[in-house]
Amino acid sequence: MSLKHAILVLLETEPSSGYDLMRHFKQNLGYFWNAKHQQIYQQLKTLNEEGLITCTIESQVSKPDKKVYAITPNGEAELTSWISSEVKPNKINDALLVKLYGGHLASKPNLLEELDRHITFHTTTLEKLIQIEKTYLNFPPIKQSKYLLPYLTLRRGIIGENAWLSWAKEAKSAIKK
Amino acid sequence: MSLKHAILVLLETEPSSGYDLMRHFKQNLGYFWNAKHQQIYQQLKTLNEEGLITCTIESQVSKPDKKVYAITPNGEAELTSWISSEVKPNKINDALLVKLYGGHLASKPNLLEELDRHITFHTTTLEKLIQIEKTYLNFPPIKQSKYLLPYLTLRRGIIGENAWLSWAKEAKSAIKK
DNA sequence: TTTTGCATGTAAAGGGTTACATGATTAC
DNA sequence: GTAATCATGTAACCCTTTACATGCAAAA
Repeated sequence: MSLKHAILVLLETEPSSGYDLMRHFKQNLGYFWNAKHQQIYQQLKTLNEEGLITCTIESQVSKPDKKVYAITPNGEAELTSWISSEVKPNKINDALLVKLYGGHLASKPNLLEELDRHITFHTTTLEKLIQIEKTYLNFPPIKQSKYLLPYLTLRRGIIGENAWLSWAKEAKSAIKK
Repeated sequence: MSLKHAILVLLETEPSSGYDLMRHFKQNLGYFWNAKHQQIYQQLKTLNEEGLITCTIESQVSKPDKKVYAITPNGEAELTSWISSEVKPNKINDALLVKLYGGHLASKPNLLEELDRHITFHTTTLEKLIQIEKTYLNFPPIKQSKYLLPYLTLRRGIIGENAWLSWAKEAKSAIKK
C-alpha cells in the first residue's frame, strides 16, 4: 500500500488538489508510480479521515473550485516512519512476457507487430525522460544537489527504458530468424 | 487480468496441479509473473467453472492426493484469442523509488542500507537467471530454437536485472557524495 | 523434534480498474 | 460545434494480499 505514501510524499513538497496530483503522477512520476483519478480522490478522502492531511476549498476565477490538501504533522510522522522502514522488492507481472512465452500460439507477424507497438511506447517514454533530464542538467550545481534524489529516480527510468529497448531489439531479430 | 492467461499458457504445455503451477511461478516465471498459492487455487476453481480447464484427481503413494488440471478446447480458444490481441504496456508502481524520491526525510545511512538490501536481492535473482541461461545455451540447436520464446523472456529478466544493478551502483555513489 | 516439502483450501480486507456521472470554460 | 482542459466524485467489479486452517511424510 504505497499510493498513500506516494501522495504524502507529493503533499510534503507542496499542498495540492487531487487534480494536481493526477497531473503529477502522469507527468513527473509516471515512470515509477501510476494511479487513476478515481483512486487518487478516494485515497485523499481516506487520508483526510485519518487526519494525515487537511482540506481547504479554494475558489477560482472562471474555473471550478479546488480542494487543496496539505499534509498534517501526523501525516509527516507517518511518512517519515514509512520512509525509514524496509520496502519489499517490486512484484513484476508482465503480460507481454506471458504472451511471448506462449507465443507459439500466435503468428510471427502478430508477435512482431505487438513488439513494435511496445517499442513505440517505450521510445516515447524514454524521450520524455531525456527531456526532463536535460532540464535538470541545466540547473546550477546547488539546485542540482537539492533535487539529486528525484533525479536518481529519473535515472532509473532512463536506464530501465534503455534496457527495455535493447532487449526488444534483440528479441525482434531473434524472432525474425 | 492475466493470471488467468499465465495459468492457461502453463497448462497448454502440460497438465499440472495448483502446487505444480505455484512452483513454476516461483522458479521459472518469477521474473515476469508472480502469484501466491491462494490466488492460484482460486483462479483454477474459476477457470474450471468456466469450462476452460478440467480437473482430474490423482492418488499418490505416501503423498497427498493431487488435482491435476488440463486445458480444454475452449481454454485453448480463449488463450489463442488472448495471445493474438493487444496487451497494454506494463504499469509500474515502484515503492523503492517513492522512498528515494522523498529520501530527504530519511538518513543517508538508512537509504544506503535499503539500497544494499535491494542490491542483494537483485544480484541473487540475476545469478539464478544466468544459471538457467547456461542450461539453455547447452541445449542442442534444435532444442534451442524450440524454446526460443521462453528464452527471450529470460533474456528480458537478465537485461532488466543488469540494468537495475548498474542504476543502483550509480545511485549509491551519487548519494555517498 | 523441528523444519521442510507436499498438497489444498476459505474469509476478510485492501488495492486497482471500468463504467457511470456532472458541468463550466477555453481553444480550434 | 467539437474537443480539450479543469475539477470532482460514486458504484460495481475484479485482482491481490494477509490471516487462518489442516495434515501427512521425510529429512535434519
